[in-house]
Order: sequence, then structure tokens, then C-alpha cells
Amino acid sequence: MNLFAEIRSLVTDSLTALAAEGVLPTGLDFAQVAVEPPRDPAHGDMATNAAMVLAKPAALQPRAIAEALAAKLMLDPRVTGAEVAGPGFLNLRLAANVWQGVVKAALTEGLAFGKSSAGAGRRVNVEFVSANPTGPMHVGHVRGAVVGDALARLLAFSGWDVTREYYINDGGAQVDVLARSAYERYREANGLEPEIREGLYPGDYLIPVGEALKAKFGTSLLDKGEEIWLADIREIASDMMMEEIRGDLAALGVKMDVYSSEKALYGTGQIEAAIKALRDMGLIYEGTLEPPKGKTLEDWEPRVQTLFRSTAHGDDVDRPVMKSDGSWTYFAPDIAYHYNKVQRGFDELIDIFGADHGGYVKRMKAAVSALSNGKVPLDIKLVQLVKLYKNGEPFKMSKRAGTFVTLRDVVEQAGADVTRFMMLTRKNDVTLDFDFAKVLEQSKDNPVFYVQYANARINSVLRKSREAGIDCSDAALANADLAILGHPAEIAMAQKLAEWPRLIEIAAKGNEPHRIAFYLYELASEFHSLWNKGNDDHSLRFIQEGNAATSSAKIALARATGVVISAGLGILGVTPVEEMR
RNA sequence: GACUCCGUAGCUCAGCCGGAUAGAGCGACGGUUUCCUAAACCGUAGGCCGCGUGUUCGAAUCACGCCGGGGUCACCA
Repeated sequence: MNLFAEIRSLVTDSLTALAAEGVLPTGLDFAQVAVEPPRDPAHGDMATNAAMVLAKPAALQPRAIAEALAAKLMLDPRVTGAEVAGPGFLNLRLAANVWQGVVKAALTEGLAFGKSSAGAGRRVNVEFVSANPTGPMHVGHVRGAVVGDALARLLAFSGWDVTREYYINDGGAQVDVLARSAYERYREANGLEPEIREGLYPGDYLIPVGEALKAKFGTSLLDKGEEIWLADIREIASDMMMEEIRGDLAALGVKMDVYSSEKALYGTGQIEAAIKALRDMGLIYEGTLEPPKGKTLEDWEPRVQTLFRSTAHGDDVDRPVMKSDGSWTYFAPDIAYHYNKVQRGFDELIDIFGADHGGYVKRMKAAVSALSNGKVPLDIKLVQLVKLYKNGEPFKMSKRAGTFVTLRDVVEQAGADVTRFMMLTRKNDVTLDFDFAKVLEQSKDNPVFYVQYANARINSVLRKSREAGIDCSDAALANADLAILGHPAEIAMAQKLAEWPRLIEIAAKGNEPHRIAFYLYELASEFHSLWNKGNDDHSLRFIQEGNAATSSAKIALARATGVVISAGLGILGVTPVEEMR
């Protein structure tokens, strides 16, 4: 149930009726007609801009349209007031039972309340994390992981068929470095002094890899050159790192549906096929790029390379797919990988990248646009940096100083739930401060706590009510006499609940999971406010001593709020807590 | 130099598919208790929405140009 959508339908139906009566011209486009909560609640319960949007195409005064529409809307029993205001807004007041109906809907629909079918079962692929398999995940990866996972959940809730995917960058030079680093640990495992040269990965996490290599190869590789062992060790080491990464993701509550390997693209003709597809479109050519202006490259020299004409699809310059020595650039397998996703039949692709990949967006979109004939949209979300703080002091990460903060560190110190929520309290394109001291604080400074506290209060009410012998099943509460919920504070609570389905629609449309975190905060605030009003006005308390009917209605409101909080936290991947003690 | 993101209250940030008097938290000041507990609530103060031009009935929101800050910038991934 989406009340805003229902009222919008009522508005457009009324407009159609007015057109049939000759009051309005026929054939008007209602696409711009919106029904929204007014900024100022004093204006009413809902507002529509219909008259202003249609004034011009209908060649009528906005107020004339608004008045005709108002009269029409007043015929519907749900509408108790329709008032023309300002330049032509139509402010609507809805009957109390409409809002009470929202409470009932939340109780009967449960966690499915607010679910939308906007996705219509279409298939969307959300690619995120995609870290190199060269070590455990660090704090920088956490935000992308959380945003991607929450987005995936949001889209699933909105009726999309979602695939979560991790692209393993195991094809490039950095896995060679991993292999060489692991080889040193293998020597170490055999009692030799490891030579962790400049450029190798020094982390302790490779020691177990060395042990594993010793267990498998004994001493047989000790006196061999890398041409003998590189390929084998590369595979073993990156497999072990991927195991580590899967564990890291699991600790954060993230589960991928598909792991795709870059390396697996090589030698299978997939890269060649993707490039050929572009070549057939006339988008591949041999050429020389101009040096970038303004930035002096000392070793710049003109080179003939195989280039992708990405400028034909909105990029600023064409991009190399092949190096001057004839090997593929990183971009080539990436094109092949996205081509693969297109061929798998996805209706939409989403990539979550770190902000340092900003320069990559246009070329990737160009490639997907070309390879899908513009049919498959690719949305790329750039996730900005996370700045770590400890006790208010900025905390610099350094591998050398041993202050390297891993995902595990964060999860162990803050907990997966808190980490996830905090990572979603900013929109993706803004840097985020993460203060270890603050996220654990139990006060309204900390939005996670604030929302969880509201839920704990709700559960406390339910617990006490059950002890008092009231049937608190959702079915029983849904059948309570909800007409009792007539106080403005209670109606306001129900109105906030009514926004939930609309919020989901907006968040899913823009791929913006952070909106849910903000909404939950507002919802919790509304609830805490209502709760405290019960201190002054005991008739607003949820449990009304000796009056089971009244109690049931009020408890229903609390429970409905709890349902939405649980649903919202569920999309964020956060576990709702029952009590705070 | 190009591309991109950001610029909203003292601070940290929402809002930005155009809508009415621009919101929240923190910080400051004043007040209210206990159904989960003041871990919360209520109120007061605080704003050329970076600047300018344009589009529009209407611009924090859209377009363009500046200014300031972050990120990125051929054969790294």
C-alpha cells in the first residue's frame, strides 16, 4: 500500500473526469503531476501541484483548475478538505481513517509493507567491492561493500531481480607481485631469511600462504627461478586471498551471488570477441593520443596504440585497449567483462567504484553504451573516502607504521551493525567521517543507537502488554479499533509511516540507500516524541491500564512503527535489537 | 589544462526527478522525567543555500560562466 500513489491516482482520475466533462482539454499529460507531503504540516496532509503544472498546456488559470479539481476531490470520502493556496497549490486533508488504514496495512503486510514492484522483475547486476586479491580488505573497502549490499537489498525490495557480483582483479601485474611476496614467505617457512624487497607486499597475512606453499611443495621450489613457480603460486596465493576476502565480507554480512575472475577472461577469446564487436562498429582504430595538457609527463613519447573511440559515446578522449607492446590494457578485460554482463541479459548494470576511479566512469559507460546499443543503462556510483578518527583525532593509515586498519579491525571494534548504519549516513559522493569513539556512544549523537532505542522501546511495550494478557499478534492488533487513534500526535506518527513506501520508491529510483538511514532517524524521532508526550498526557501512553481496546489500538501504532523500523534496518543489513540493556 | 564530486546555521550534514515561510544533529541558552529508565523529549537563538547570468508562473534544486576545496588524468590496476 502506497498512500501517496493512491491519492495521486485519485487526482489524475479526477483530472480525467474533468476533461471528460469539458472543464479541461482532453489529452493532457499528467506526468508532472505530483502528490507530496507539504513542507509545512499546517498546509494540510498532502499537496498537489496539478493546477500549476497543467495551467499552461490547458491554457487556463491555475486557480480555476485547482478549484474545479478541489470540488471533484471532495466527492471522495477519503478527502475531507481541499484548499487552494499560494500560486495554485491544492492542499488536501485526509480523513483520520485513511491514516489509521496505514497502521492496519503495516500490520497486515508486515515486513512487505512498502515493498514496490517498480523493478517489475527486471534483472539488475550490482558489482561492488571488486578489490584486488592481494590482501585482506581494509577500511577503504568497507564503505563500497556496505553501499553496494544495501543498494542490492533496496532494489530487491523494489521488485528487481538482483545479482550481487564481485569482479576479481586477478589478471594484472599486482598478482605477480603477490606471488613474489608469497614466495618470500615460502622461503621463510623453510627457515630462510625472506627478502621483502621494495614494491613487494610486506604484510604478515602472507605468512600462512608461505606455510601452505611449504606444505605443498616442500623445498622443491627453493632453488628455482620464478619462471618455474610464478603461475602456480599466483593461483594459490590469490585463491587464499579470496578466501580471506570472502570471510571479511561475511563478517560484514555481505554475500555475493557471483564471483567473476578477470584472469578467466584471458585465453578464452572473450576479450578478443568484445574488442571485435567494437571493431565491427568502427570504434577500434590504431592511433596516437595527444599528451594530456597542463600535466607535464617527462617520459611522454607518442605511441601508436589500439584505441577505443569512446568519444563516440560521450567520453572526452579515446582510450587505449592495447599497450604499445601488444598486450591488453586493464581496460580491455574490463570491456569484455561488462560485455559479458550485457550478454547475460541484465536490464541494468550498476558499478560501485572508489572515488579514485572517477576518471574511469565515462569510458566504461561508453563501452557499455556501445556494446548494448544503448539498451542497457550503466549507473556508476563513486564512493568517496572514509576518514577515520580515534577520539576526535584524524587517524592516518600506514602499512609501514603498522596502523593499517583492516575491515576486521573495524567490525571487531564497532560491530557490523553499527559500521553498516554509519556508512550509510552520508550520500555516496560525500566523504564520511568515522570516529571509533563516537559510533559506540549511546546517545542521539549516534543515529544507530537512536533508531535501535526506538525499536527497543516498542518491544518493551509489546512485552509488557503480553504480560498484561493483551493479544499482541499482528493479526489481533490489525483488528483493533484503530479509530481510537485520533490524537494529532498519533496521526502524525501514522503519517510518517505512510511516507515509507514513497521513500522506498524515491531511494530505489536514484539508487540511494542512504535515504533509508535518514528516514529511519526521522521515524525514530517521531516515535520518541510521541513517547515523551505520554509523560505529560497519559492518554497518549501505549498501554492504557484496564482498557484493553484502547491499549490494543495504541499498541498497534507502536507495533506498526516497529515493523517499518525492522524493514528499514533490514534493507540496511542491520539487525534490529529488542532491548538495549 | 581537462574531467569529476563537493560548497546550505558556529561545526557535521539532509533536502537538489523545480514548488509555498530552507531542515536535522552537535554546540549555546531555558525547561520536562521514568510505558526502556534524562540513553529521551519540548522550546529559544542562529541562514546573501559560494558568486553571477539565464530558463521558468516559481530556482538551494535545472543550464552556463566564475571563485574555493577534494579526487583523477597515455603503455597501473
